[in-house]
Amino acid sequence: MLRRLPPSGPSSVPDPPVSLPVQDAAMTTPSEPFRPYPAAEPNPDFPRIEEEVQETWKRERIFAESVDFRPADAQGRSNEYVFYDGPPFANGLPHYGHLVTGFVKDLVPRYQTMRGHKVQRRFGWDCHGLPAELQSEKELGVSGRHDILAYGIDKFNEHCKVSVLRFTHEWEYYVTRQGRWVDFQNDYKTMDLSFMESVMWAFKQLWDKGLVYEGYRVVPYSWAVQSPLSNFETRLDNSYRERQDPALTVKFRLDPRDGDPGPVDMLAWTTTPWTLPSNLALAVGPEIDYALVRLGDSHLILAEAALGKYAKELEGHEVVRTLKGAELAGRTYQPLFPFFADKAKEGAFRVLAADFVATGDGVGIVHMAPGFGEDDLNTCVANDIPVVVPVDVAGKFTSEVPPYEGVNVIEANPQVIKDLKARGVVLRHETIVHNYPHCWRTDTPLIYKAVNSWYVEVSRFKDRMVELNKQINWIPGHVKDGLFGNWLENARDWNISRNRFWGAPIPVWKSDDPRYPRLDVYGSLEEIERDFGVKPADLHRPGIDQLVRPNPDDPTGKSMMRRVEDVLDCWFESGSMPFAQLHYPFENKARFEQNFPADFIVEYVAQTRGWFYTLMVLSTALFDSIPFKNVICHGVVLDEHKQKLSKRLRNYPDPQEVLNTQGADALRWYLVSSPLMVGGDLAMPKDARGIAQALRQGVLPLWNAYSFFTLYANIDGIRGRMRTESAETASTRDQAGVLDRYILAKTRELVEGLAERLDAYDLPGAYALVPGYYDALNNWYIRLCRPRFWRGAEGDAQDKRNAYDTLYTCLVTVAKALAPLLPHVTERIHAALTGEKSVHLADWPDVSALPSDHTLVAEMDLVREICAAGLSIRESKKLRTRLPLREVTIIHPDAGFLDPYLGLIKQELNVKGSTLTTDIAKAGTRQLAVNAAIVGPKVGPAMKAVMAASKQGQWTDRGDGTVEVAGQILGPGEFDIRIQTREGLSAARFAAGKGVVVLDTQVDAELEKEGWARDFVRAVQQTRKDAGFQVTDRIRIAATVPAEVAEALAAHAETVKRETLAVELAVNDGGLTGACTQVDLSGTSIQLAITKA
RNA sequence: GGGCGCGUAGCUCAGGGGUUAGAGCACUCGCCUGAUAAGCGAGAGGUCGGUGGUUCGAUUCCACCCGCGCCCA
Repeated sequence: MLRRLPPSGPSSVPDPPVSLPVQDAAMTTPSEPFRPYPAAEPNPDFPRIEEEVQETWKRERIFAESVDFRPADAQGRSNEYVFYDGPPFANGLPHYGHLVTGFVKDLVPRYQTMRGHKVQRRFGWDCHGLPAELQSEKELGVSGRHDILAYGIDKFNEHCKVSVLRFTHEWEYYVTRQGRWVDFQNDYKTMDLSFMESVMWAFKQLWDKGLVYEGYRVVPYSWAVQSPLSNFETRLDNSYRERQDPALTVKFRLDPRDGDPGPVDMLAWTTTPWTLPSNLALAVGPEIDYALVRLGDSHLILAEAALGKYAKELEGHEVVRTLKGAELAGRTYQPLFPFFADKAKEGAFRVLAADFVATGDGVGIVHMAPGFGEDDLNTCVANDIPVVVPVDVAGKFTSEVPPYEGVNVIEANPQVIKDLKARGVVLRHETIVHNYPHCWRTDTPLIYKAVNSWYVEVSRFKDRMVELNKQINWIPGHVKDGLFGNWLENARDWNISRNRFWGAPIPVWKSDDPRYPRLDVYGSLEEIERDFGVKPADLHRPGIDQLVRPNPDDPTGKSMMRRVEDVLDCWFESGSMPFAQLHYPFENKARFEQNFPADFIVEYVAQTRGWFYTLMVLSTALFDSIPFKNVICHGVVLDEHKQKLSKRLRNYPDPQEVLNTQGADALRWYLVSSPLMVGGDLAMPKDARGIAQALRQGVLPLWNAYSFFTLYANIDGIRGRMRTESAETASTRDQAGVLDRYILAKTRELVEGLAERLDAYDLPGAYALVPGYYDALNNWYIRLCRPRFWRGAEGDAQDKRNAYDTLYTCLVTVAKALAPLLPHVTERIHAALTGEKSVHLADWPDVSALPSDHTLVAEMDLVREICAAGLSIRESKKLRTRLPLREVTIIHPDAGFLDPYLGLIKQELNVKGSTLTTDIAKAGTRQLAVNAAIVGPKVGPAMKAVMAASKQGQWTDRGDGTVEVAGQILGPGEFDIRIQTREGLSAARFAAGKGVVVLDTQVDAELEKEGWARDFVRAVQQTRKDAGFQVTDRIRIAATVPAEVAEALAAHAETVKRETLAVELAVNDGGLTGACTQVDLSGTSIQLAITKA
């Protein structure tokens, strides 16, 4: 009698009362009518099952319950596991990348829920930004800033608002169909008033901390659409085209200095002569060699390397001396044009040393117009030289340069050149052909132009970000110091303003009269109401721009406070998501503080520069905290040729079709167990064969085990029960008990392994544990225990009960442990077995109820290896398994531990007898296998001799557990003894050569007969199956067979009848009726007919 | 040009200073089966990208090179 313990631990499923021993075959008590299990289809349609499961989830509101029933607090501490959903931009259909992220966004929270945590999952929508605007421009047929202003910002933004949500239904379909649980009802949108107010609060916080400033930035600019373009736009395929431009080499007269041989000119080369009126500096490379040359009466300076290029212009020159650029730095020169001559007082017209200067093009001296070049601007700002931008929004010169006022800059080139030539400062005027970026909408050349922008001064706290980053667990680990760490180290100030329309407004109001400067920054609706008398119901343009008030600092009362026109970079909003989704700090103050930072987020690896980064910037600046503790950055899904997935090329399987043919669980298995999860790319074949394989490998075996259980349980009228006897006492009294304990212990190891992998966020590692378990369950436990399940009423009822309960316990436990990995199929199986509402409401399996016995698991796994070795001998000797053999001999240094398993091995190898021995001489000779990893470091250079001697068998056993080889004594653990099997022996090694299996391959007449009998049984079974008989049907057999087979059947008639549920076996007495077939019986042809009895 | 990742069987990928480098798929051959042929096993298939170096020993560590991807400039 087994000791039964009450369910232990908080997560045990309550068991029905156990009544032992079970007496009747039906195993139900009269008071408790048998409830059959739902029939498990043998050829399940998984997509259909998934849809049914999803229907149940929806109907029963399981997701909401799975969140709600977990307490928010446990023992005074937060019990929440905080997950942030990175908002996707819904202005397009989801693709595999989104599905991958979605699976992980589902898997980890499901697991943490089972671990007892409350895991809120709110869906977020990213609504603002340039993609939304471009989409609307296309749909509305307007192009660029000019058109939009003419069309009306109000109407334009209204269109954006609708357009960005166009695909939300498709998103919801895919997200739901993939089995991802996320709350769409209680979602957040970055365009919600509450979200935008929190963003405004964040801006004000940064402003108050002095981390926001206004400054210039040079951007590609299209005068045709009167707007800067993003890098994204300039990189479109067709934006670069060939163009002819003038190239001018001009002379700048240095201010005289002692030691000059006379007036000296520095040369500079430019392809944009129109920028020369805005020249404020020259740049030289500090390490570059420059030549001071005399040419007639004048002196010129240019890079030594450029002398050859100007051979014609410099004909007859003489090099006076060479000097490093560093020696030129600091010298001043005469402005080329008079327009900004007064800037000399502010430090302009100096020679600056700059590392970006090269000598490849031009003369090694760069003319700098900080308003029109990025390097120019950065260098000038670093040297405190002011910026001038005498070009208006339409690309025309302003009144600051009167001779060119109103002229388009490119059209002004000839005029500028003419004026300079007239003054004799042009050394060379040439024409070059180069690739130049063009506006993709109007095909006009772009210019680079400084525009006013708002910045977050990231450079001031980037060291703190680097410091904080150390606390984050990055998956894969190299991202922490690699991609992300480097990005942080090189962080530059963040331009957060966009000169656009559809976005959160920059909450800054400025005086429109520079004589009465004033600047107000707002951090809440209330503050706006205080100053403007209205509380906005919408913060979008143009409404927000209409809030104008007199400048309180202007005694004349004429100047007005007007909002700066820009909107915020939409990345500022995604970075604000942790607090803005909660409308913090206006609401949910405590809730936010409890839920920050997040425990977990996941996105693809490029978000190191996107969302991961903006979260980090804002959480560091606002809260001096990391924004998330654990992060998975997954790789990119590509096609099998590593090309990007492209709608146009159709180089990927249709996701909807995959979901509808293979199913979401198979797709989840395929994607999440892939190298994507360690940051690698996934090359996905178009034919989706990998997904079919995932189904076969990951889903079907579980279903088959479940299907087996329900088939026989329903026949037997048995309901499975959880085996709850304590881990220590689970029965090992016989072979069946050993198998039970083995598979239960194996199950425990699986659950523990899964938890360990999932806790480490090693998702592929978790999936990788599963197939080995399936193999042990299906192809070892169930296969060997099959007779226990179909044993009739005359058999051992307790043994039968144990088999059912063991399998039931495994299936229920595994369904739970795999629930995060395969949410649908586990739900169906769990529901069918337990009748409980949802596996996702269950706790993670409590393995303390299962035996912990690694020794048994290891031994049994070795037994499986022995049997595989034995069967491989049969195969090589062409001895079919059904043919019994006399004897198996197993040789192993610790052979004794195999004794309890001999019955199992004999049965599996179909042999009559067995011998266990440690005597290696029976099968061959002993071979020394040195454990090089241990001995190598110990003996060092002597290793070579040790290895050579051991290979040649030159070693001696000292008889005390040590060996001597090449003069070295090796102790336990430093070597293994392996068996070199003798030639001609029917043997196979196992345990890495430590053991050997030998089969007696002599076949006598008796064995032959028994083999035929078994072949015959097999033939009958196949015929039964082909004829569609039930496994319980009784039959009559008639057969016509050769004489020797008839003898065999006569000798084993009772066995044959019992095995085939035959009430009659008629051999060679004529009159074959019913399903008559010709069957091949191991090379002999027979006639067989069976009928239902 | 710089950074990060990668290069292992026909394909997709593990692995890792140690004798004989693994898995799945595909291929060939075979096997069990009163759940599962979408099962199980065996075989064949590899100068572990190249060249040098460190080491008793390198596919693994180091350097350089070649090739691929991503990012930055």
